[in-house]
Amino acid sequence: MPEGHTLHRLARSQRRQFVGLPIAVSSPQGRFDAMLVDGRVLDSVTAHGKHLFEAFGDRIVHVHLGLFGKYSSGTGDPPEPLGAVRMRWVAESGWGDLRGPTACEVLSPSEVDAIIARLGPDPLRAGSDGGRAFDRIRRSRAPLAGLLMDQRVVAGVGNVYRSEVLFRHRLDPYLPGRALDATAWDGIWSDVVTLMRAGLRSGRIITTDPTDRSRRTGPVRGEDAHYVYRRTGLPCRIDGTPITMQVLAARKLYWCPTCQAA
DNA sequence: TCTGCATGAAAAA
DNA sequence: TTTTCCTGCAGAG
Repeated sequence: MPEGHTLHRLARSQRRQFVGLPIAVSSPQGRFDAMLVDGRVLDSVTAHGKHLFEAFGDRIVHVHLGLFGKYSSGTGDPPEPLGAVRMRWVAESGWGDLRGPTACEVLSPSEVDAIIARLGPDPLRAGSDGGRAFDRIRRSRAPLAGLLMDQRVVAGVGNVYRSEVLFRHRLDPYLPGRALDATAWDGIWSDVVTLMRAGLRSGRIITTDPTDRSRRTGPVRGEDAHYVYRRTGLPCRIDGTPITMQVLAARKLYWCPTCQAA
């Protein structure tokens, strides 16, 4: 489930529950060297794109959920660790379990800086400069759909947001970055900011506007939440054309071939 | 029980 | 461009 909004949500949740407290850190699965931070006080938790940084003094746990990583937490006593729990936190405020991350490692401040330095602007961080992303896009021949997923260009956008944003702006996913004009980019960037903030609030990726969904009251159903993502062969919500899917940069890309024609 | 699949990214080639 | 790693779940048999 992890695109940038998931990590910012996780950071907020961990801040509220654990910052300022000593944490008993362990690795029931044994694949994380928990001794390096066990018993230390958690100073801060921050998210940059899809990366999470949990600072215990000058030892910083770097977490990247990858495709499968998940975090669960609760109050009271922690449950018996079922399955592969890479990192477990227990404090007086409750517990938190991390499973299946691509990265879970202790870094120094300079190593953290190096990771942040290679990321593009994060739409969920205050003061992020979308223009920095456009500087890269306008110099690239690569397809827009690939650039949006590239964390050096924009930090935090993943496979759902990229397809959905391209649809919302009726852009051909294969349009070369250099063919995009600045005005179009400004629209995309502000839309990404809006959508990801909504994702941060709700914990879900909902990109459809109410008028484009079937008229229903109540919560957005799963099948209504997206325009194109995972809708291969289903009719486009705007013009009814079957949605197309093609693998681009090792990930499935979805689009409407008529709404998003070149 | 087995298979395939998933909102990711790095290393190898 | 392909391979590899991370884990859990749904659906098929």
